[in-house]
Amino acid sequence: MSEIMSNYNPNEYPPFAVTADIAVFTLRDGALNVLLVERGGEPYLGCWALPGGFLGADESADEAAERELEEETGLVAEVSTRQQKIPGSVHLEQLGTFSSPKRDPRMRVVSVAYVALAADLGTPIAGDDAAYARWWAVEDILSGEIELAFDHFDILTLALERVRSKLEYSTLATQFVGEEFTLGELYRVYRAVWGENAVPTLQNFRRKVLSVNGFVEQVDGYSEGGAGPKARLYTSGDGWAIQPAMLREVTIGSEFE
Amino acid sequence: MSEIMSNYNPNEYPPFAVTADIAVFTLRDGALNVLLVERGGEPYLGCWALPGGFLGADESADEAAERELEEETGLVAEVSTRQQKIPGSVHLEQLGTFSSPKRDPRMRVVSVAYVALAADLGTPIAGDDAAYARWWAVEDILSGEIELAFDHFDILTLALERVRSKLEYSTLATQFVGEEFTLGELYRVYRAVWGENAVPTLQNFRRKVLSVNGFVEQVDGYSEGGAGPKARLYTSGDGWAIQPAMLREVTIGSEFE
DNA sequence: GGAATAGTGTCTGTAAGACAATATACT
DNA sequence: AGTATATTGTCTTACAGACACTATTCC
Repeated sequence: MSEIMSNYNPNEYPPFAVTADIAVFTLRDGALNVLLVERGGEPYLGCWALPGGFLGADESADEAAERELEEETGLVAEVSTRQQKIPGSVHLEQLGTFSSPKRDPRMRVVSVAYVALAADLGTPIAGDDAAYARWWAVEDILSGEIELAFDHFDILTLALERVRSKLEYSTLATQFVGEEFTLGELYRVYRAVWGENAVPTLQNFRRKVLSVNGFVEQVDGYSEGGAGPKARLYTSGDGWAIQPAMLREVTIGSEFE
Repeated sequence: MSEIMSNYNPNEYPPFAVTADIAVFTLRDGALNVLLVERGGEPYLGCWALPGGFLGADESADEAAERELEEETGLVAEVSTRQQKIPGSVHLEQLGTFSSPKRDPRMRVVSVAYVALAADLGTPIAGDDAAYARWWAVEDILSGEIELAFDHFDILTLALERVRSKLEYSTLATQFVGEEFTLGELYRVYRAVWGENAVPTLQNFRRKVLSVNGFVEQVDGYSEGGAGPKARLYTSGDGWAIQPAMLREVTIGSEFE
């Protein structure tokens, strides 16, 4: 049938459930981490899953994602569809929709997947939710240390590649650091997401960041502690796009592309 | 609830229907066109809609999109998730999922939207389908010449911006022309999609295209007819990415961003 | 002192913007 | 002849890669 709802016969089509699931990324101890929830029921009992849940009766997938993110992390976010920053909002965007008929053994469940970027939040709040949630190093997940439920490994893989490419042409790296940060901290974001061998040298990185309009704005004051001289502090600027893009060294034989 | 399907209560959540809808773009007479279907039933009777339909019982959204595209246009495609070309396949990719509770007045319908790029196919086949389908110039739709059903105007708007940005950093422009083409034809693709004022000059465009590895491959033979000297013929190369990107002139006050 | 970090500067190759110029085919 | 197109080439500016160098803070 080529025409939407010209004649929808409920007997001809199966009932669907729809969830919004989120890959929340953050940096912990210089490594990229993602938030996972341990499953307390079948199927995939004991496996780890992306946080998420069903769409409410009067809720879009975007709204459900915003609600779930807030429940799990306390972060306030608005899903962004345009290439611009939303004031007061953590970055949250649609990643893609996963709808394989066999992805949930019980019934048709379509998952609308999201990607969120957050500054280090510390250990997750146990919260009103019985489920156990914790941060996992992305590297450990990719090396097969734990088993992910459903097709969440595929979702995570795609989410990771989305984040990596996003840092090339957008200023979203600032979402991983605090309100005020040094260029060294921002450099460590790129190193954690792209890997040590894919980033430009620190010197060339500094030149690039400072030359992009609206990437960072210098503020008064200097960093405290740590080895080396006190570093200047910056805040995130108004700009969204990095044009021309920050160049990522494409390592031959890396786990993606 | 933060845990998928820990206890799914069908009474607590509404039943959903899921559709795959496609924005199929092509070039006709030097202008960007999109395929639309006239609605023969309520709601939005007489309005125009993107071709699409419900997911079958054992069908993913990707598979449904592939099936619908083939039914409407005869084009064979495989949905691409990786940044690489799929041999023998027209380009078809997920755009995003639209799930506003009010988008269909009758029930919850979630639409997984897709973007497809095609060479000029001529007038659509009336086909086995009673619905009337035809190509519309994108420009005419944006200027409000016809009314689109549901939220399909929003989907089309997002799809257009996706196509525009895709031409910046990928070699997908070759999807709009035939097997063999001249650089002039490829240049007209960019002019149609980006607008006359957003493209580089033809000379600089040629230099860029020829310098990108795997964008085009020269073949023997020359073009026939038309004003000017015979032009060399090229085919699409193996490469996917344009690195650094083809630069689009960002016109201030354009309809997007 | 040694190690790590911050910040500045320089040389070089690549690529893009802005032209100029020439040749070819159709009307 | 006039117009549209194809193709090559040049000059200049912007920017990324690669390095060298100095300075500051903590151990």
